[in-house]
Order: sequence, then C-alpha cells, then structure tokens
Amino acid sequence: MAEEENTSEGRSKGYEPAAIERKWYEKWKADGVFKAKAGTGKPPYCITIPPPNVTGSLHMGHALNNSILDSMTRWHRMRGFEALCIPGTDHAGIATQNVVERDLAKEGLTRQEVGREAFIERCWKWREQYGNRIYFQFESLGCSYDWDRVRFTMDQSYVDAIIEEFRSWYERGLIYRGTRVVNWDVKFQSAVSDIEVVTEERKGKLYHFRYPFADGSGYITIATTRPETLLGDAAVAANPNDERYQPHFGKLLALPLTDRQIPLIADDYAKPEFGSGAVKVTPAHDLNDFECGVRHGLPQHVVIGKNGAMTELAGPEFVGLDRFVARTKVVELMEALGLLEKVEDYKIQTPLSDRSKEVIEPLLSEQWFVDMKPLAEPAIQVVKEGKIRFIPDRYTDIYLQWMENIRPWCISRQLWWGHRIPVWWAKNPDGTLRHAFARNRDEAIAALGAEDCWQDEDVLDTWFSSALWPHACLGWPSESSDDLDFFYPTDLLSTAQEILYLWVARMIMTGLDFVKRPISNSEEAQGLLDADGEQRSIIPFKDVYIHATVLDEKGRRMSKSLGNGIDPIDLIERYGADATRFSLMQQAGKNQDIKYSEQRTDIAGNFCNKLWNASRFVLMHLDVATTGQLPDRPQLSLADRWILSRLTATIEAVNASLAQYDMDDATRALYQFFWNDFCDWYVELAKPRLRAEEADPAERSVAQNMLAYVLEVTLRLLHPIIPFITEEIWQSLPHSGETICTAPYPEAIAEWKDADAEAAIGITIDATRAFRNLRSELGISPAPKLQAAVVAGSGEALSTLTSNRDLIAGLARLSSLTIVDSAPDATSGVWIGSPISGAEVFLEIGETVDLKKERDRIDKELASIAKEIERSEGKLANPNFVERANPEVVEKERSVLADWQEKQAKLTERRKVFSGS
RNA sequence: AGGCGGUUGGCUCAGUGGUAGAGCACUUCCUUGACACGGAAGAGGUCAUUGGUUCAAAUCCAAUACCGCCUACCA
Repeated sequence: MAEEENTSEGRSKGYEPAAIERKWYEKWKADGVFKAKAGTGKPPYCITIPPPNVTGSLHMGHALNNSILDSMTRWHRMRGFEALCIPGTDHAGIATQNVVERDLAKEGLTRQEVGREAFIERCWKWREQYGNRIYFQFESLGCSYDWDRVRFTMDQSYVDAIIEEFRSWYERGLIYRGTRVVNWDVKFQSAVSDIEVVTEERKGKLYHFRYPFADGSGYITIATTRPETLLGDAAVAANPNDERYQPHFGKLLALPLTDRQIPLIADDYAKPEFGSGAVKVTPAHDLNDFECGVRHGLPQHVVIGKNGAMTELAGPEFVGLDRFVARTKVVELMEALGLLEKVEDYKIQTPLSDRSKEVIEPLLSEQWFVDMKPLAEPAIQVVKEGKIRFIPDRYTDIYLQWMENIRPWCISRQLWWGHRIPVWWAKNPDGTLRHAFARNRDEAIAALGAEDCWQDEDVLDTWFSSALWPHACLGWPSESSDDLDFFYPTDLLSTAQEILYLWVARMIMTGLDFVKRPISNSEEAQGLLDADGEQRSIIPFKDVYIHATVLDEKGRRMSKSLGNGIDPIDLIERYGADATRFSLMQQAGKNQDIKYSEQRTDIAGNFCNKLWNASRFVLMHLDVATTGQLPDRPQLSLADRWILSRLTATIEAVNASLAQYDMDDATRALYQFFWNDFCDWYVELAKPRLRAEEADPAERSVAQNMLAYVLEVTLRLLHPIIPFITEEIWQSLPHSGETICTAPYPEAIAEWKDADAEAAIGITIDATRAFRNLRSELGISPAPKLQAAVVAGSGEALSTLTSNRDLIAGLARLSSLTIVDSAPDATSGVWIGSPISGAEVFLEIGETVDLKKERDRIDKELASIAKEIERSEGKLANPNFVERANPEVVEKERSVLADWQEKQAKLTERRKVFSGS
C-alpha cells in the first residue's frame, strides 16, 4: 500500500520485465513459497514434471509444457491446495554417453581406451558441470517448482527404486532373457528403442534375384533391397493361397552363393500382389522374417555382426566385409551367375538411428525383455473405467489400441552410462551359464554359489527408470514415505504425444504394479482391487494432458538440422517470461499442433504493457484512504455494477476453462475482459469521477475503491499464467497477504451478475459509438465538441440515457447532450441522425452539410438494413420455421426484425430531410 | 498402409444448430493528463468441394481433395 506519489513516479511508461522477473523469483524462492508439506490439512495437488534429458536445454516444447504445468500448479496453490510440483532430470543413457564420447574424441580417446569406470566418472563430471542448466531455465520461465525435492534418475534413492522394480519383475519371471531382432546401432554398438529410430525415404534399388530349385526344375524370383541378407536366408515364403506356388510348397531351393538348401514355405505374411509374390526370409536380420521364422522353426543365420561387418557364417568370401560392400559384391556375383533378373530404382524407407544417423541394422541378439501382457491388463482396465482421463479424449482410443497389441519390451542397452543390470552370471560345470538377481558381489556369490561370477555388462533402457517416475519421486520404495502417502496418486501428467506409449503407458503399468494400498473407499476412484481382494493398485496420475507440438511459422517441426528452432530463453530475454508464457497459453488448447510465430509473443508483450499502464493509471489515482474494499452496493454506479457483472462472467469462464485444460479459452477470456471491458470502457467511464476538482468526494472514493478492487481481482485471475507482472503490480495495490502466489483464486459470486447494468451500459456504449461513427463518416474533425441530442425509444432507454448523459457526452466529445421527445428540426441547426437499438442519436454538425454525402451515407446504411430485413422476413415467412423452431428463437427473430424495421423507418425519415429542395 | 487432426477475411486462429468473430496486417483520422507496445472509425469472408439430415448447417452425417501428425510396414 504505497502513496500516490511513490506509485506513479518510478514506474516507467513501458513495462520492462527483466529486472522485475529476476527480483520476484529470487524472493519467492528465498521465502519458500514453492515448498509443499505433507499433511497440512489442505487437499494435495501434485505434479511430477516430465524429466528432460540431463543433456538438454529448454526448447519450445518444454516451454509450452512447463508453462501449462506451472499455471496448473499455481492455480491450485491459490485455490487452497497443498500444491507440489517436483522437478527433475533424466540421465538419458545414449544422449549423455554420446556427448561425453564426443568430448573424449576431441582428446583423441575412445571410451574403450579410458575404460568403463573412468568413463562413467567423466559422465558424472559432465552432469555436475552442465546438468543443472535446464533448472535455471525453468526458473527464468517462472516455474514454481519445489527445488528441495529435485530428482535425478541416478540419485541413490532412485537407483534403489529401480533395483527393487527389477528384482520384483525378475523374480516373478516378467523379466526374461530372450533372443529377438532388435534395432541395432552399429556406431553405438547398442540396441536402441523404437523412438530412437527415424525412418527416412532414400533412393535405393530393388534387386530381383532368381533362386533355383535344388532339383533343377526352374527357379523362383524374389526381390530385395538388401542383397547382403541373402547369405542369411532360411527360406522363401509365398502366400498359401497363391496358386502359382501351391504346387511347389515344401520343395527345396539352392541358395546361391552358399552351399545351403532352403525350403519354399507357405505363410500369409507374403503378399501375392507384391512383386513375384515370393519373399525371402532372413530370420536373423528382419523382425517380420524373425517372426515368420519362429512360426516355421527356421534356423537363424547371423551373417552381419554387431560392428556392421559380415560374420564367418556369411562364408569365407564375405567375412569381414562391411555390410554395404558385401551388398555390392552379392549383386556382382549374382549377376555373374546369371541370377540377377533386373534392378529397379526404388524408394526405400530407411531406418536410421536418431543419434548416430547410421542405418539401423535389425539384428538378432540376446537381450533382456519384459513381458508386458500381464502388466497391460490392469492398465487397460483403469482407463476403460475412466479412472485415468486423457485430454483431449481422442488419445484414450489411441492408448487402448496400442495397449491391446502390446509387445515385449527390450530393456537392455549395450551402454555404460545408466543403471547396470542387477543380474550376475556364473558358469555351470557343463560350460553353460546361469544367472541370478543380486545387488552386489556378495549377494551374487550367495545367490549363484560361486566365487567366480560377474555382473551383466548391459544397462537398462532409460525408459525403464522413467517408468517409475511419479512414485519414485515421492519416495517409493521406502517403507515410510509421508510424501507418497499424501501426494500419490499425482494429479496431472502433461506431455508430448510421441511419448504416449514409451512413457505414459509404461508409467501407468508400473505404477499400478508397484503402488498398493489397503482398501479404503475414499480411494476407490484411484485404483483397482487386486486379485487377492486385499489391496488396491493405485494409479500414478488422474489426468493425462497431451499438449500440442510446437512447429515453426511454416508448420515444420523445429529441428537442429533445419535450424528453424526458436529458443525460448531468447524470447524470455526479449519479451519477458510472462509474455512468453501468455503467448504459449493463448495457443494451447486441444489442438494437435501450434504454428508458432514471434508475432504472438509480441502481442502478448503488448498485453503485459497494457496491463502495466492501466495499472499505472489506477495507482496514480488512488490515495491513502483507498482500501480496495468493495463499496456497499447502494453506492455503486451503473458502470460499477456492469464491470462487476463482466468480471463475474470472466471468473466463471476462466475457472471452467482451466478445469478442462482449455488454456486458450482462459487466456482469451482474460484478454478480452481486461482490454475491451476494463480498459476500453470501465476506466473511461470512471475517469470523470476521479477528477478531483469536479468530483464529489464520496463518488471519487467509490471509484477509487472499485478500480483498485477490480484490478486486484483481475491480477489474481491472471497470476497463474503471468506470475511476475501480476505480483509486481499487486504488491503496490491495497491487498492482504504476503504474496499473490498464495492469495485466494477468485470465485464467481452469482449475485454480481447484473443483466440490467449490462443492458444499460450496452445502450451507453451503442450511443457513444453512434456519435463517433457519425462524426467519422462525415469526415468531421474529432477535436471540436459538438451539440447533440437523443430520442429515447422506451422508458428504460430514457432512464439509462438520462443517468449516463454526462458519460456519453464525455466519451463522444459532445458539448451538450439533450434528451428530447422528437428529432430536432432544422431551425435549431444542421442535424444528422443515426438510429440505434432503443433510441436515435442526433449530432449538430455546424453550418454546412454536404447533402449528397449525407444521402449516400444514409443510403448505404439503408441498403445494409434492407438486406437484414429481407433475411429476417424470409425466415419468418416460412411457416415451417414459425411452427417447428423453438418458440424463443421465433420470438427473438421477431424482435430482431422489429428492431431493424424501426431503424429503417427512422433512417427513411432522416433521408427525407436531406432529399434536396 | 492404418489411425488421428486440420482446411473460416492477406496472416495466425476462436467459433458444435438460429444476424460470421478476434489479434496482426491494411485504409482514414488522433501525440485528448495510463498506455503510439496507444486511441477512434472503417474496409475485407458464397466458412475446401460435393451430397445428405434439419424449419434452419461454418457447426451434425457421408464421400472427395489438399495439408499435417502419430503408429506400423511394403520384401
């Protein structure tokens, strides 16, 4: 509560966000505003943010998502929830390893040369040095996260959670050793997940080869884009319904370039319409072929090794050759043998490793897998029962569809940076191997009964650790975790659509599998009864919001290679975090993507500036006695009642929109209310009452309190979206509480809805606009104050116009406004007129009027009215409309028509005055 | 190939059955005591196409076209 002089001076005309934002973030942090505590008696509200890669820096997707997360957190905090938002980062196995290996390469070293232990040490060092960068970026965005609870997926407590998860699944047989075709990255020498594979259309060739029958009775033509895999073929398949091949099923083919014979098998995986209808089957080097091979019990010849070179199985001529060299050689040899039928140009969908850009080699290898089917069942059920809500709800089906066709999950990665698999191996007397779960060597020796044992070399897929993010962040598996008891299940998971399966689905499965509670009715909606009927599996979160993808102006995905990315930090520096957040929220609804252009941030920046200046105006007109308390109702003017009514509608709209994650609607409602209602009209209407020399002191005081009150409520409404500027202004206004962050969020008060005031101010605005329009249409300078008159068409209009006469005169720059019974005649001056709903306004324009100009103006207006009347009459002349439409609609149409007709009559009357003579 | 979105004024987008809206850009005017990052007044659209449902369709349904996203894959 500052004095008038202090608040008005020292505030610049333009809003300058940088210093203000820094100041408030530091203060909030120092005061512990973002800290939450279990068991305060308030209802819990909790979010665990999607942990960005520890190597990452803030991009537009992060900025959008974290603006949403923070706005929701702040909204709930103000609504009286114990609001907790936990930040963290993900160790990002392959990405981090990649970064550190690049650093090593600059020193001319490889990770193999430095060794596993030293390499991991370097990774830690890297993360200590750079890993917190994104946290500072979240701070500059204004995120109200609890920094005391920050999590990293390789913190010791988090590692404990992962080991416990692994143990449980391993002992239950859900984790198993399997041999399958995986996406192999020959550069990283590791399996990579599906999401780390990008397909790119490349020009290639389709080679048509002839495979002769072993008995010399002709040949079969097959086509391939990868000739080198020929060496690993185990069969040729054709569709069982394909008559061309039916007589030959079961016959053997002599596989060229090898001494093997392979069968012609019947499998409906072969599509008769493609090429020759016959397809070669290479089980060790293609996922579909692998599955086909399993169906038919075919051998799996691994002819390409992990380094991308041909193996011994490929034969002495090929061993050691790079796969692409081998490709050329196979083609040459086949051609020499006369077995190359033709070569076509062909567009190949080539799988590339996202990180290394190497062509992915589908490769048969031994890996650890999780059997997802049993885990998926409850995760399907909770979504079907509506216990987890997807927003937008179209994602519900997308989720269910994937879950119902779920496949085993390969969780081992041949990397060094990550969670090393807690399985130890030992040799059996017969030379085979056995394995057991163990946390360390001692446990391993006990479990395996052998001193001579070693830990599995592989680490876990990073998604394995992020799958337990919500409950592990809250303290699981610790026996006594107040946080877990109080804050779990969390309330919201908001993320990008491409990780719906990889991450969201896995969190649901993992959460349900590990977090169990004794049955209690209050938690019925939060989980599923277990099979034994004694416990409930608890969902990890209630709402899943899938936000839009932020694209560039042209609608392209932002990418490093295109160089079309926008750096949110750059936006924050230039426009402020508030403007950045506001512009993102304006565009965040249930849409699938956002075409982002900087113009949007500019607009949001203008909004902040408008807020700043309107507030400056209010502040400089307050005095020490202003309390900001709402004056008693009888003291309120029509305009006061009107703005309260508009404010109420806005409060309702904003709360309803936020509850549905319609950020765009909430933002729009706030923008329109503040700019169009509050600034354009209410402030203008209040000005006369503020002018000290002419105002009645009591009225002045009401106006001051009203302005302070409405502005203060508006700031609270805006705070979750634009936290900094609202705090800065709020602190200067009369208020109660330490910080706007914990001030109560406005709730609509139904009694403030005031239809009478809305109608009355509606007429006032219409009349003002009509006067301005007349002046402008006739090209009369806005400077001179003109004489005016108004004829009221009804009792209500009369009383409204009477009580707002001075206001209209002020807004329309009128020297006088008289209320008359009929149109003023020519003896009293040169009058032009314009009908509005419920009244007709007249302006005295001085000595001359261009008759033709005025006639043209009226004719133009009459023409557009005639069109409206025609439309309306046509509708009402239709008996079907009158009989079948809702009576209220018909009634409304009649009154609309009457209104137009009245305007038409008045204008026609006016036209006579200017018809010459 | 399948699934899902989108197509509304020059641009970016609101608008789910009853008189087509906003911001930016544009035209004209205004430095009037909060704001030129502003104010006032305008111009500009047969709501992608074709059918259907309805008294009434931008809005609901179907098909088509184009743009985009996700998933899987074509030997």
